[in-house]
Amino acid sequence: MAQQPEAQQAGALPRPTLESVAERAGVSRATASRVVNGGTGVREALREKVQRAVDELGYAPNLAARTLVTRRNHAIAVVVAEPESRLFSDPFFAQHLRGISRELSAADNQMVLLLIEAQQDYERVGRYLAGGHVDGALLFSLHRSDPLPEMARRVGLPTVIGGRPGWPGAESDRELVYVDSDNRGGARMAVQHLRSLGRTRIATITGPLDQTSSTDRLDGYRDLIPDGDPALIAEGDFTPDGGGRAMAELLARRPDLDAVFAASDAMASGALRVLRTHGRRVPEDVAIVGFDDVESIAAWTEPPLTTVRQDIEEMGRLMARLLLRRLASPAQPLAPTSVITPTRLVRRESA
Amino acid sequence: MAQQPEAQQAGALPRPTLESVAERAGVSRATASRVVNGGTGVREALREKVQRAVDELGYAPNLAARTLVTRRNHAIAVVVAEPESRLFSDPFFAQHLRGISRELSAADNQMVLLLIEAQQDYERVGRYLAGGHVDGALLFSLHRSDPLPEMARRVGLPTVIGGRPGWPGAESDRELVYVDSDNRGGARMAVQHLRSLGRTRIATITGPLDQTSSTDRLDGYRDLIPDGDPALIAEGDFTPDGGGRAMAELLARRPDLDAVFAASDAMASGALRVLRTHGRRVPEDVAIVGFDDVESIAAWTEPPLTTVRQDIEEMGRLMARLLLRRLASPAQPLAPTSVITPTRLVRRESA
DNA sequence: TTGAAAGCGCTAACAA
DNA sequence: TTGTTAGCGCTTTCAA
Repeated sequence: MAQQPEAQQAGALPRPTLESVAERAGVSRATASRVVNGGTGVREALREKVQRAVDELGYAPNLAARTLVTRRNHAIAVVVAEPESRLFSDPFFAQHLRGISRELSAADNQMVLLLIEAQQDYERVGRYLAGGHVDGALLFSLHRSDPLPEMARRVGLPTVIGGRPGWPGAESDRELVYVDSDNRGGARMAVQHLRSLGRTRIATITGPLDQTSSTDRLDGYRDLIPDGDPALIAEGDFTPDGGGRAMAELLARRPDLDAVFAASDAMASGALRVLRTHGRRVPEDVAIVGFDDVESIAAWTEPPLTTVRQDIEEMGRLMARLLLRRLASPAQPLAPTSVITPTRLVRRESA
Repeated sequence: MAQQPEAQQAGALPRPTLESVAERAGVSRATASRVVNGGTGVREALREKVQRAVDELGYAPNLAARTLVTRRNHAIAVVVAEPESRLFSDPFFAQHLRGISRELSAADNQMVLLLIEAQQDYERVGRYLAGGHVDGALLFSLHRSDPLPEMARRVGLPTVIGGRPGWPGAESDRELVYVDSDNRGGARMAVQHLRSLGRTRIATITGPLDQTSSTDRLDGYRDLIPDGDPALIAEGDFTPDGGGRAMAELLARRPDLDAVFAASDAMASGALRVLRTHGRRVPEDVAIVGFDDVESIAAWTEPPLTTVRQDIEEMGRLMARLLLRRLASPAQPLAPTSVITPTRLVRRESA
């Protein structure tokens, strides 16, 4: 037999099947399958024959066929409902993905990315999650009453959520697994730090108040300033622009403020600019602390930001790990429970 | 050993199949299939019956089964070999993904994201591409002699590359489809603009010179300054830090420089900071032009950056569109050819 | 230890 | 217009 090495022609060369491997190795399909899948209980001689056939043919299993029988896709969905504003001004998103990617690919799982931009995308994503393409889902940036967790539950898809999904009551009965950082504790640290600097008129710029990461940080602020003047609180939207607008409001309402806790670095950068145009020196006149410690923002503002660090990549990794664990032991009574990761203060020059 | 189907939680019913839909509607599987797939040539009465059964059962096709017969995955791989430095300091990546996502989901295709971080990841990705999970691949940020295009070719996977893949010779025989922006023309615009401002000692900070986006931009610079002093050229790495370092070098070598063309906004932001610490006013003493027009950087530097805009999202969309077109007409003699998207100057305050 | 055979859920010829 | 039927490529009983 003339056994030519693969002549690689572009176009329709049919992929080798397990059948062809078996034939070449002179064994049955079942035996070939055993070898390909870790091969316990196959005589060494046959093992080698099959392995050689695999190599020579350049065989790779057809995973649709495999999925059809194993009911395992080795793929998980990552659904991002992040409003575009943040998605594109913050490396937040990329860092999460990296953490997830690392953890998943270590377990040979793939990541299917689903971006939600408009209302109609929910339907598309819902269909996809119901379609059985993926073994689980990682959900990000849920808004109040987001339908996604319920969709996933309905089709029995194991799910882990990024950030505490906090709409009140309604969903509290069912157990949602999530990973979040210690937003409240982090905010307390920030305010405590400003206090230790002797500041007494400490304002805060919050994120959008329909997200728990925003409200939790605000709660942390209030923990230390329980009877604060409401005029010292302004709502932003996690973007530099929004932070700048909020800062301008605060200055108008309380020109005597001497410190600001901004609930994200991006907002802090916008606030910084407004402070500058208003002639306030940072940190001499107004000290400012951010949140996130996104290097490419915090280290590059003028002056560099003191901020609350959260390990975003680690959060991504944790989410993936939780999900994989859940997949490994489906009907586990001790289901994986939610995780809160710590935050810490990173001092630079703004406070 | 009866193995329980995984990814199916306790209480969740087994997913309905086409068979069960057909039974409930009182038709054959084939008819049910026709209805589910757009259903031409089915009597209205039956159509409705089947549709009702689908709705009542909450039927969603099993796509592994469908893929097995149609040989179409409705999924494409997006491979990003971006060095982490850039991935996390630049919204570049997120914008590309958005463009791709939009185009793909409009055609009901999904996006499988593969991040390459280390050498060993190439093997994993290669296996994946060979595994037949996806119908095509979109490749980003290739480095010189990157093995990815060849891997994809070997398994006959239609591929579109982001950015001109420019290793010399070697690969020039085979036709690689790519989408790139007019880097050279954009650079020329930048330099031309600086000139029109009366600047005569124009320096440039390049990206890493093993990427064509960097060398093309440098070529554009040289087009207008053919006999320039080599001391006016410094290599950066697309990060703010690298830009700052390059700027410091330039100032040391040519303290008399009066303008800088930085090959990315991120580098320009670093350069700006170094100029400031050296007491140079921008644009009075030194005018500076960036590249990319990444809003969250360019609009937020001090002063805001004049820069060369490339429409990154549009590039993502184009890549996806080219790939889909290729999938639609496989052996097309008039294969889709590469595309160069235009750039344009956006004036702000730095030049 | 190995092989034969029965599906997994679906589409697409081909018949009726 | 509809149904029958033959696979797609694989894993996994069950028997040998």
